[in-house]
Amino acid sequence: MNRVQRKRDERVRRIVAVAAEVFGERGYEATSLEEVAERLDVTKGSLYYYFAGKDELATAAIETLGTDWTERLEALARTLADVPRPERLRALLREHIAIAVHEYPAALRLFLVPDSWPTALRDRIRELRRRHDLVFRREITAGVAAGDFAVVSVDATLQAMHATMSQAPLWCSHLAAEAQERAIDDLAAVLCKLAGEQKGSL
Amino acid sequence: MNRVQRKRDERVRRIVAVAAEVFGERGYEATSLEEVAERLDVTKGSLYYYFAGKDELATAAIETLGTDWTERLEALARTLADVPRPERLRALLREHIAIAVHEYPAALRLFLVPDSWPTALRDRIRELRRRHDLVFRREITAGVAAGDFAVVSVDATLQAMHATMSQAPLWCSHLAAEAQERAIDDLAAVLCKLAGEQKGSL
DNA sequence: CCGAAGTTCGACCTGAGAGTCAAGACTTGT
DNA sequence: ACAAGTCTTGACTCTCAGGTCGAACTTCGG
Repeated sequence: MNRVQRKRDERVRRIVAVAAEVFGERGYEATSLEEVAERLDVTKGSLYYYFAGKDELATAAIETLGTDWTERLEALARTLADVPRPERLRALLREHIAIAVHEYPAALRLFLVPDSWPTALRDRIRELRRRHDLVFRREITAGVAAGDFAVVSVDATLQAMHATMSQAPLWCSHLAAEAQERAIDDLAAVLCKLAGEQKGSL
Repeated sequence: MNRVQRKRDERVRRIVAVAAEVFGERGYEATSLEEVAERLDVTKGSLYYYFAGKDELATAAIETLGTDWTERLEALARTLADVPRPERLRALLREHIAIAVHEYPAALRLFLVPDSWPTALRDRIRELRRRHDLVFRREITAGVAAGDFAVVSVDATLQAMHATMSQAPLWCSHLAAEAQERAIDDLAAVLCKLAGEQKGSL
């Protein structure tokens, strides 16, 4: 029975992964369960054995992708724990953008749910994002406290970083593999300036 | 007969404006012509008198909103022509974000079309965006040439600015009017650092 | 005031896709 | 091997929204 449970979990995981992919490519409305089923080599009917309906599947996709990504980011921050301050942020940004581009290219469209969606889901997404941003927020506030960074507004800085990173896959998708890596480096370097000390303008 | 033409143009303009609004709120797929018609106080049928179908209406909405916005931006750049260099970019960014937030809150969703859309439309959108970005590109390259700015990569800088500005309405929509204005100022100040001279990191 | 052109209406058709379900196929423990 | 539980299927219904169309209504030039 544990064996059974395992298999079921595995199955659910696969379904959710594929669903996240399709929802991200097509958007919620344009995604048909038929297509999700097709990519899984099953029929639409059996999806209903695991999920009550389209909404629940989409919710699960958002939830899973959101927490997985955040956990990876937190692990990454731990890995980079002993890199010195100015480089640390840069490395964190770079790796994060790379992950976004290579592994979660569908995230932007998946999380950009219409205003008409249930409030509960929208709140959940905001919560996921807050936790996600926390890694960078900590990094910046610590840097500011130590005098290594200087920002006009932590929130606005975070917002700019987040917006840029979430749109990176869109920008990079048309580039060849090499150019893509350079673009990722460039973006990280550029975003790093957001935290750096300002010089010149007001 | 000119009178007739005028009236027709006016009508088309209204339809497109409302359509852009709805498409931006709901996304392409979730938008029903019924709803567009309802907001215009007409019935679905009469929309077909002006547009061949949903696609054509969406295309017109994208086209109109894209060119209108770009023209406003270009006019704005002309207005700010004699502001000195470091402030000029900042003012341009600020005004542009303000316009985005207050007048084109639907732009992000409207322009973020799925991969499955016709290539012609996707190409057109990319072209609109290029022209749109040109204002900022000129500003930055001129500043770099004059030694006022220093950037790692013009493209990446532009991308970061564009991404942040296009997501600004989403971020600001939950804020009260005053907080919104402050957020816009903060974002402009933050983005301005992207062009400024770097200090410290590699 | 009339006829023609321009415009709107609303009933209708159609296809796509969400969701249901009874029957059968496969797995697993004994 | 067999029975109980687990999963998959494919045919079915139903709703919703895109699109069509002829009739009716409005506007305009003469």
